[in-house]
Amino acid sequence: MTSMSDVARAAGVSAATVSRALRGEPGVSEATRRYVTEVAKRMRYAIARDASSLAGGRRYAVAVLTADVGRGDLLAGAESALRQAGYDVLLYVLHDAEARARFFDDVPLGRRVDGVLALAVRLSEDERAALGGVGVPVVAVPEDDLRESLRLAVGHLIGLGHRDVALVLAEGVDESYDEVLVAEGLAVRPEWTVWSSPTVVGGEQVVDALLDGGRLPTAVVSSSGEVALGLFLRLRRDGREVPADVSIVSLEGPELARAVGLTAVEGAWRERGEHAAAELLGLLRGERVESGPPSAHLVVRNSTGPYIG
Amino acid sequence: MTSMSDVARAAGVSAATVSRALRGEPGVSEATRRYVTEVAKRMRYAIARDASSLAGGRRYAVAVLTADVGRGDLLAGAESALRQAGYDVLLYVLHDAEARARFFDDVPLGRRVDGVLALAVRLSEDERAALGGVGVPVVAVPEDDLRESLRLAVGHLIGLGHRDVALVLAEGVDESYDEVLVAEGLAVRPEWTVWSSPTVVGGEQVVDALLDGGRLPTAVVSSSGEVALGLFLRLRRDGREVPADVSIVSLEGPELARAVGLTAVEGAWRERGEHAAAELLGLLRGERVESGPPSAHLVVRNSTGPYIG
DNA sequence: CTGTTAGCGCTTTCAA
DNA sequence: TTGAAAGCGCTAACAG
Repeated sequence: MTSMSDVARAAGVSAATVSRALRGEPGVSEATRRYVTEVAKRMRYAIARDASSLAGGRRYAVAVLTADVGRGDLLAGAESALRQAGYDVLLYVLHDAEARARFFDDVPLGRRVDGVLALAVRLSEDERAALGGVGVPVVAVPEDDLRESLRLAVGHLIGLGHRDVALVLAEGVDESYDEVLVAEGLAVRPEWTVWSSPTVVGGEQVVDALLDGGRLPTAVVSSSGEVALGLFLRLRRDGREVPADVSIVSLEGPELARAVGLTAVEGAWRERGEHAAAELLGLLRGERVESGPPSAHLVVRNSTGPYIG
Repeated sequence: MTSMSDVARAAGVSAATVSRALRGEPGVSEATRRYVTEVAKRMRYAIARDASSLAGGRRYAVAVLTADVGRGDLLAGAESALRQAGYDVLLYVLHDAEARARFFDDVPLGRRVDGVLALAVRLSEDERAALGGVGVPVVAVPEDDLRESLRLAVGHLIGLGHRDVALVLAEGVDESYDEVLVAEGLAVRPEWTVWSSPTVVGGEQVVDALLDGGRLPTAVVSSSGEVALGLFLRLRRDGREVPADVSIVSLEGPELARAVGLTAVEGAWRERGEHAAAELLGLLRGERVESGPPSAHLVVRNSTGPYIG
């Protein structure tokens, strides 16, 4: 393995000069820099990061924590931005309670990374503290804001003239979001706020319940993509047209929505990943990123249409 | 930051002893090991990996290459296995041609990792060579074997009594797979081997074409999950029952298939990730892993049923 | 079983 | 603008 002093010898300079030249540090003549760079390349020299980190104190590595590799775009966006800035990405998948416990038991990040990016992980107080104790900057991508997504969806529907909007929440969503409907100027009907298991079957059952309940809403917003699909299938099976009879908006499951052609709120996940990375990189250089994170947006497809009196 | 010699001083031993004790190296009395470990823990000592790698020559890190973070289970499986073995995971996402070119231009792995895992990346000859040039073991997870999946699907259908099986291949699949049908004892009809864009709409159009073509097959195998969904939707819309009139098997898109309840071939991706990691770890310790990689399996749901004469 | 002594390959003063 | 020298915090021989 050729080392920096090998390159130095070959170029007829000192190791210090090679170091400075290769890193773009000032204090090297352009001629020397060019020459050294060329020699290094010719010798296929690859720097030993360990030695570099040890001597320099900077590790040029960031730990990326994620509970859910399924959220691929987020991860890819962050990776891309970090890589471009010259940082290595250490991946930690915290997919279940056990992995999580193991990780936070002795946070193994000390002296290993310059910063931490927490993607799609809801951190407890203790965990947050543990990360803080590592002594490097931490940036977390906030959870998706259901309220914000709902606002987008409802705004769209109102624009299409809908007034009778049902809201299907996945089981586990513990709050009610009626206030959003109210804020947007809709009347709230208790029987049109329903909870469902986050599955296609769940969605189908919701339609059954809605049909039993008398008047059908003219639009339904679902917090789960699978439920939205269930709604869609069951409605069609029942002879209803989507969107002519009922419009559907999904707040999750972009792939499913895209595949089936459902209007959906999508999270700009790749961009959020990039933004979070930029924020962390800013912290590492002592700067601050001014822009806010990118927000979710509505993708209009074929499952929403104007209200037909 | 407390260093190893700090721990050594606090424990009243030499740094070498601390090093040995903490790594579980032989040559330390159990009493000493226990004591040192405890002191280290109390001082919240975290080893400086850089220094350790530099001195020891081993990096305890593996580069994981992937073209597609979407294949999350594969990645999660590999990460979990590597992490458990004490290795760090350096993630490289090669999602587009540009990222790929940048990566392979000067493979940045030299002296950074002990091994490379290529997941869901089809490597060209040049790329393979470039990786080989890094001088560390490389393990690649082979592409999914469409032929093998098809065999599973067709076997299942034949077991159910089907003889008239159509095959829908995604555009881009350049080979024909009629031989598999033949090998399983089915007659091949040219009009029942069709290509389709890998979308729901594509699947719907396939059904239209099939309906135009006269007799409908009693079962359809689709190489794409979205196409399978399109088939399903269009058939039902047309008044056909699935599986009573037509059975459907999907060879891809596990989430979609699970959501809709389609019988599908699934890839055991998490297990493949774990297996690949185990293989690499074996190489790193000079051992060989004897077992073959886990293979795809059939998940029977509600879209396949017996042939009804 | 334990300690001492050299480095590992860089970066960073400090001089020249 | 360049070089010499002194570590960074560990591990690995080699002694004891």
